[in-house]
Parts: sequence; C-alpha cells; structure tokens
Amino acid sequence: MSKAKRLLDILIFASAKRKFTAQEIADEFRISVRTVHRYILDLCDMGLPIYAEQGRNGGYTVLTSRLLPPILFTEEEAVSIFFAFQSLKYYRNLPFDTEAASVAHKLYSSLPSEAKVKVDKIRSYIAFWNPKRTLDAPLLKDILEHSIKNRTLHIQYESKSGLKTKHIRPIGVYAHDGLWYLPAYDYDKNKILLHRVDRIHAILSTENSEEEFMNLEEWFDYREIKKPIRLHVHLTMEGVRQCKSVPYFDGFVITQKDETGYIDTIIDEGELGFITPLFFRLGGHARIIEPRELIDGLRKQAEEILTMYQEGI
Amino acid sequence: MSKAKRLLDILIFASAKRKFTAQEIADEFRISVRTVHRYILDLCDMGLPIYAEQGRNGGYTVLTSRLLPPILFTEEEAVSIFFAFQSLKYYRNLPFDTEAASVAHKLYSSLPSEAKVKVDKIRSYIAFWNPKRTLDAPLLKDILEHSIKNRTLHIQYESKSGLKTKHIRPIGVYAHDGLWYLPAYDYDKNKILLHRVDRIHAILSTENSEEEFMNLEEWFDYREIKKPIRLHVHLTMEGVRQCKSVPYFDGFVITQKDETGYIDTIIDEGELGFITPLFFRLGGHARIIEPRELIDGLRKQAEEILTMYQEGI
DNA sequence: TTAATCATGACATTACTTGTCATGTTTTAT
DNA sequence: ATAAAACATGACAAGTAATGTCATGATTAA
Repeated sequence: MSKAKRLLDILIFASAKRKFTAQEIADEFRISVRTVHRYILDLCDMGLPIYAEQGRNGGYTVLTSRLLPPILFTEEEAVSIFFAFQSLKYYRNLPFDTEAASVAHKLYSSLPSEAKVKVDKIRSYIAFWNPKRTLDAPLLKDILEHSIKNRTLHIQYESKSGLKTKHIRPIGVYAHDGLWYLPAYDYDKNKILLHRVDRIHAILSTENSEEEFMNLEEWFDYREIKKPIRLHVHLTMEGVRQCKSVPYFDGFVITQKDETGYIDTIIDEGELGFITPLFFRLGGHARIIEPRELIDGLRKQAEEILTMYQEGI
Repeated sequence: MSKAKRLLDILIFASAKRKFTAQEIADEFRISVRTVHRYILDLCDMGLPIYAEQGRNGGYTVLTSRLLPPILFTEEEAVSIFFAFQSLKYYRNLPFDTEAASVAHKLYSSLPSEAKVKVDKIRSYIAFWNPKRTLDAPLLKDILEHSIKNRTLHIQYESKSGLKTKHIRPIGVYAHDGLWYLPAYDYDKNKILLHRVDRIHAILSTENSEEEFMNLEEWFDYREIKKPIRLHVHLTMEGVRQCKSVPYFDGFVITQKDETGYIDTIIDEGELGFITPLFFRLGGHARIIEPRELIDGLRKQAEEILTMYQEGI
C-alpha cells in the first residue's frame, strides 16, 4: 500500500471517528504508533483541523465532519457548481447556506485565474430571478427536516381568520415565485392542504411516525381532479399568443390554421377562482363559451368595479 | 518533493497540455523519461483518461479538460451541491447540463450509503417549482455566451407583429416563472428592451465589441422610473393580506392599527398595464384613490366584459 | 504515584523510487 | 528499405523515503 493511499484512508477514518488515540489508528491499519504520529503530522500539513489532548483520556479530535475522498473535477464541472449556486441567489435562509458558502470558497480558491474570471462573469450575466421577499421563513429548515424524518407536527399557523393550531403531516416543501409552500395532510380536515411556510409561526410539538406517507415528488405526480368542469374558450391570434405565456394555459392551447385558437379541456372547478383574473386581462381576445360559472364570475367582478368607481366620480 | 505531490503536479500539467511526449514532461519536471512512463502508469491507475500513440509524432493525449487539484469536501458540503442542483430540476436545456450531470455522478459515487439516502430524500422532499414549459429556448447557451463575450447580435425575433430582425446588445439572461428573459439594448429603438429567449428564432450574425456595456447585475441595480405617477390605494384587512402575497405590492403596503392599510408610493406609468388585473382580482378590498388612469383602465375593461357577455346570453 | 496518552529525536532496517541500460514495437519521413 | 522518433517494459544498482524500535520528556486523570 502506497503512503498516499494509506494517508487518505486514515483521513477518511479519522474524520468519521472524530475522537481517537494513536493506538486505535495503529490497530486499525497495522502500523506502529510512531508512524501514526507521523501521519497525523502529515494530515495537519494537509489542512485537516485536528487537535491533541495529552495525558490520561487523551487522544486526537477532528474538528470537521465526515470527509469524502478527494474528487477530481474539471474546471467546467466546477463552473457548473457555481451556476447551480447562482440559482439560489434570490433565496434567503436556505438549508445548507453555510455549507454552500464553504463549497464556493474552496472551489473558487482552487481555480486558476481565467476560470475565476469565467465564474465572476456567470455571476454577473445570469440570474434566476425571484421576487425579493420581506417575508421570512425561519422554520424552513426544520420543516424540511421533519418531512424527511416522517414526523407529524402541531404548528401555529396564520390563516385568514387568525393564528390557529393545526395538526399536520408534512409532505415536503417547494419554492415558487419567492415563497415557500408546504403541502401537508391536515388531520382535522382529512385532506391535503397547501400552507405557506412564512405563515408558520411555531412548531409546537413533533411526533415520530414509522408510517411512510407520500413525499413531495409523489404529490406532484398525483394530479387530482375532484370536480371536473369543461373549459371551452375561443381565442384570437393575440389571445393565443398571450395564453401561451401563461403557464396554466400553455399546455391547453390549440392553434388553428389561421393562427386563432381555442382551449377545450377539463379542469377542476376549484381552479375557477384562480383563472378568473386571467380572463379579465385577456378581455376580448378570449371568448368564454363554457363554463357558465366563469362568465358569471367575470360579470360579477366587472359590475363590482363599475359600481365602486361610479360613486368615486 | 514527495512523489504524491509530483504526481498531482504532473496531472494538472498534463490535463492542461492535453497532448505531449514523455520527453516534454521529463524536461518540465527534471526527471528521466523512464520515470515519466511510470508516472503515466500511475495516472492511469488513478483514472485519468489518457491514450498513447507510438511511433514518430507519437505521444500521449488526455481525454479530459483541465482538471483542478483535488478538493476535500465534507458530506454536508456535498449534500449542499445536490441541493443546489435540485433547484435546476425544473429547467431544460440549461448551460452546463452535461457538466452538472457528471459532477452529480462523481459526487454520488463517492458518498457512503447513509449520505446517498440523505441526497435521495432531499431530491424527493424539496422542489424549486417552476411551470413546466412547452416552449424551448435552444439558443439560451449561445445568448449567454455572447453576453459574456460582449458581442452585438442580429437576431430573428418573434414579436407581436411577426418575425422581425433586430440589432441588439445583450446584457445577460434571467429566468423567471419558467421563462428566460434577455434584456438587451436595441440599436434601432435606442433603449433597453426585454426579450423572451424562446422567441428568439435565430442568431443571424454576431460582432465582437471591445466596449463594455452594463451587465445583468448592474441592470437589476439600475432601477429607472421614467414617468413617475402616484399610486394611492386604501386596503381592507383582507386587501392587506392579499397585497402582501403579491411580490409587486409587498414592499409598499403600510399596515395600520386596525389592520387595514394603504399603499402610497411612486411608480412608473409604464407599469399600470401590469397592475390593472391585480386590482381586478382585489375588487372591493382595494379602493384606488389615484391614479385616475388606473381607475379608467379598470372601468374600461369591466365595461368590455359586460358588453361581451351581455350579448352571449 | 502510576498509568495512559501525546510529542519528538535518533538510528537501523526495510521498502520504494529513480535513473541507466537494454530490448522490443510502432509509426512517419526520407 | 532505413533511420528517427516515439511508446512499452524489464532488470538492476544506487539513492531516497518510510517504518519500527527505543529513548526521553511532558501532560492529564485516577
């Protein structure tokens, strides 16, 4: 066994063990204690943070968590990691913020100068924009941890009607448009509800549950239409163009030869409230054939607006 | 110089040089050719992809791009890299896709099994959701490259009025809500315009420009209000709550003692078209005091809706 | 006080590395 | 066809590094 190989093996073993004596390493690797002392010096030269305690109950303690064997990355691969970190730039208080910072530092230091320039350019020329939020989600890390660990929670949640206590089983967390969401099974309502993580004020208690429940990935795959309703809309050419810009409609738009189009699909009735303002914006470019409820909703809102600002003159 | 150190130095040198003879390495490092041959064998054992050509004009060729010195990461640091890659999951055809895949593979292979389980859980329990887009942006990579390289472009762009040719200076690219955007200086319009990358059909030509222009980061910092207009709105308690959920309004909302609130700020007139439908959705929960234009725009839209669906009865 | 630990130097022994020389193979240029 | 330039690899002497043993000293806890 070459010295370099053994040195790395001792490094991995030591970083996993955290606290050990030279005799333990000697036994593990069938070498003398004197050689262990020498290897410890070599590991210090390598930069491993380690301190020694002399005397009875003495030994060595490693101040870093478990290390991996060193990996050879190409420069381009390192740049791809910075690219990925750039996508997190518009988030605050993420899990792994500290670790990401230290990765970035280690990687950046190891780059030759042309590659450093390239990374700096990536940072300046590309962004994954999200709204800068004043709302914080300090419990995000804990929520994620509890989801992964299959725990049920009692939380304090700020709903429309004020602060209430809920008993939930979290499924996972996802970010969208600068906010974090937690789909969770609500034990009182007996259904999966969506929560905003910034509206969770406290985790009152947690219980372990051996029972596995669906995770976020499965939840995304599980698309439920509870109360089907037909959405049928005629679109002008401009209507087609605008609908293709709206994520919700994009997959539904059928374009015709003369570049007008239509939507004819089945959606869930619960989504009508969400798409009403979308049709307000589209105006004459989208003529709703069905459902009647959507037309009525639009007319009701329009009447409210006219009433409200009629008096304002 | 220890053998391990020299071996790494030769690895870095070789990966940068790509094609070389044993004599060149011998000259560079002041060692014999026979020793070079042995080091090459050691590098092969390390996994460096390298092949040899015998005969006149022979030598060695390395099949990988420039390598970095090996870095020691902790397990948690590796997990943070996977976390960052998870944030890219809802994008397609990104720059560095290939490299990211190979990083992920290298890292995952180096993990002990408990850490592999943790990474798998992160992948299953957290998402950075974006709408799944049917629109592709195959030119994204090129656009980013040209931005970084300070080039001006002639592009074919699909606008409202059809396909047209534009002469632009790209500033950078950013992603928002599943789409990629390119702010660029338009030489014909003499102003910075926002373009959708999926609507760029072709890059007709590029020219190098020595002159540095603002980059994306600077553009984001440079907030321009061209035509100031006052936005003054009274909000009910529910209006406060809903406005705080809208990124645009979030920073403007002032909450009062009785939990109603108001917005009183200066915005750019060009943004009125964007916020009109937001007020449609708010309805009676937000009463617009100013500007008059916004009230008029709302009333006009409302009248159009009522006219349109009156005839539909 | 004793035992268990780290710290380090000295030196003999062992192991590994290097360079020189030799033999063989492959390719290209003349 | 021959020569030159390259890789491929073995053998062996010489040089260098690593290891283990032994010794001395310091520090802590029981």
